[in-house]
Amino acid sequence: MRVAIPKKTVYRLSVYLRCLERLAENGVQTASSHALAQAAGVKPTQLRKDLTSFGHFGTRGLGYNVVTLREKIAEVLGRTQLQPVVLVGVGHLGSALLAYKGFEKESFEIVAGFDVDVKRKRRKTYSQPILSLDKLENFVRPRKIRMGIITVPTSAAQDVANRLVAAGVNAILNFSPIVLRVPNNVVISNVNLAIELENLSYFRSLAEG
Amino acid sequence: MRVAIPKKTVYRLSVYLRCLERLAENGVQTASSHALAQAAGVKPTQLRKDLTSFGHFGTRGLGYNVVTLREKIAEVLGRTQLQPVVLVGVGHLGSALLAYKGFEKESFEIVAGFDVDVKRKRRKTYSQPILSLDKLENFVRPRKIRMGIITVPTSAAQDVANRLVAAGVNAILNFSPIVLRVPNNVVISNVNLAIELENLSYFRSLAEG
DNA sequence: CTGTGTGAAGGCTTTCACAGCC
DNA sequence: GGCTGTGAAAGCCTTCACACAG
Repeated sequence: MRVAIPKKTVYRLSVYLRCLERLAENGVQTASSHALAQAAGVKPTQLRKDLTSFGHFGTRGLGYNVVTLREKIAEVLGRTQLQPVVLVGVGHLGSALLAYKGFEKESFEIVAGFDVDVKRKRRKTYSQPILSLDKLENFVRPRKIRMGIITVPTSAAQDVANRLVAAGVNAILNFSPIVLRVPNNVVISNVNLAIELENLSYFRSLAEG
Repeated sequence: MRVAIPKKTVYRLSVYLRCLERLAENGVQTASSHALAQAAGVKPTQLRKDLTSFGHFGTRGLGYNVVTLREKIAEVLGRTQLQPVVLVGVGHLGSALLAYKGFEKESFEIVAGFDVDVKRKRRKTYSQPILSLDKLENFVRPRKIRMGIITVPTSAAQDVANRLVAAGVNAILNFSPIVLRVPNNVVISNVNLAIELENLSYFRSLAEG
């Protein structure tokens, strides 16, 4: 097992990775913690501290080698190989995620969409198959898929989570506005757009006075 | 100006609010910190601490009145009136958000979508108008709209943010994978799905060993 | 002289332990 | 007895100040 990296650091590593990728594309070879931190929207000391949680990669007086650092972070984050993901709930949001082209570049691939109603009217054909929810376990288990995205209505979310876990999934990105109950070894990340808006609204009016 | 409430507490208040709404719908009148915390996925002491940051609403030996607490939290979060929001970038994700019916129940309303290409092929008609990006400022300013959602490609995101700010928006929900630079009085919240997946994947494999 | 690496300090958040009220 | 409210403690994260390397 790897060295423990603080939760928030892991998140920022993902941000740094994207900044480094942009820099590399632009042919930049070296970046100081100051430059990189600016691009990532954090303080230089924080970036340095974050990086030292898994090694020493900078050259004093110079900075960091963009390509080397990018590779190292990618390795730490386990982004070395493409990860298959299934999506359950092919409504408005689910459709949008299925059609989103950006994930592959990011080393994730949504390999199939599941829905209770396969024939439901949808705007287009997808590159992925849309299958009946009944087929979830038979699809997921033999392929050893470990990640799932839930974009079903609230009332169905817990049932879908149970099925995903039963099929062997141990990481779930949940868009439904409910707290899912899952075993301890399953990781959940909740994305709740209404709450994000509500938070924004609160801090907005605070700033406005 | 209101009493300062810790950042993370504000987020959880939104979660509690949704739990209370569900309880109220089910006719539950009173809930203990233990019951409510369970529903919200936090510890009872944390919930109590969170609530005391803006008052005392519980009855010792009994718990909290569901309806009263719900109203109080809604008031603190400023959810008393419907807030108009504009969305820029009517692609896959933007379309899904425009069509999402859940926001109104949550006191937000996306009142219009903007895009550089108004005539772009889209699957359906929306209840909101889709307007040219040129018309953004003339739409936003007179209506005193303060919140915006950015769902444009990365290359256009900073420009769109600048336009929103110029038009008077001071809170932005950003889905593009880039750090936006805005004045201090503007609040930004970033939602980056690729990073969420990457994080999930990291903690998933940690747990798996 | 520039810019990284890092112990120590500071600040924020969570958890504990228990006092206080119904 | 049951459950809230809360100071104190613990834990976590960020920032500072500066040693140290190129």
